Amino acid sequence: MRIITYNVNGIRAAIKKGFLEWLSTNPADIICVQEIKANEEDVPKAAIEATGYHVYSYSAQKKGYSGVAILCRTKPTEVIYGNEHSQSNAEGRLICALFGDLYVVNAYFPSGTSGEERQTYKYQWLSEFYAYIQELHKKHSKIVICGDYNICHKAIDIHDPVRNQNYTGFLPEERAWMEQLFTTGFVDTFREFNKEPHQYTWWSQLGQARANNKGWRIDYISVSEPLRANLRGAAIYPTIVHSDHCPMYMEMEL
DNA sequence: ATGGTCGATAGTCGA
Repeated sequence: MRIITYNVNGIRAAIKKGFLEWLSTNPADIICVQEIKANEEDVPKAAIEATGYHVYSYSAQKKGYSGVAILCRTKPTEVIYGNEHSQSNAEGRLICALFGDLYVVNAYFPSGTSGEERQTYKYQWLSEFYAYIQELHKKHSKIVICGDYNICHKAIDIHDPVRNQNYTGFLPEERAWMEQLFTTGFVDTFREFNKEPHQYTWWSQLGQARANNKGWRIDYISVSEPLRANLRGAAIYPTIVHSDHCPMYMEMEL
């Protein structure tokens, strides 16, 4: 089974750049998409379904903002919209789907680039999400967490760790959260297969960041420890350009 | 230290 995570930076904008043609090549069984930037009624579901994927989306209350979707070749057993234990589902950042005993989480973590208030929201969200995952772990052993985490884990995951050490997305507290995740039952699938530097999933749209590969690895597919032995591969697709992010995939045998 | 770019929207805001 192949799973992809992809922040499309506006699903309608991505479609104008060839997203549907790419979907038609059947890139994965399950594709977790973030930042659809579309209301429920503005998601081009029929066009996506025509490529062979079922579509389940969860939009923000604010029009054109945030939003996540799961695209899959076979129908899930169940779809879970948002976090039922949370008061903060307004931004459409979480959608999950069960495929038999496999629990797929699709999360769009908040960004902290718009100031202190959003950074505080990000920390609260991180705390709540971690509690959610721990709770989930009690009931499910096979969990996949796809998403735009908006955090680089280590210095190897960012083009300039020194200049960005006090910048949101690479703050010590955020990196500690990632370290906590990866030391309490979850595996960074990409690093199971690739230990090389300069491997990124997002580049600023300012300047020539992408052309110069001045990027950040902020998109991840994590799996619960019992799935580690099932992993067969994971990689980034840096040449796919429907968005300022690129997709990454994970392959496992079930 | 500053400005540079997008997407979605109709304000600029958020990334």
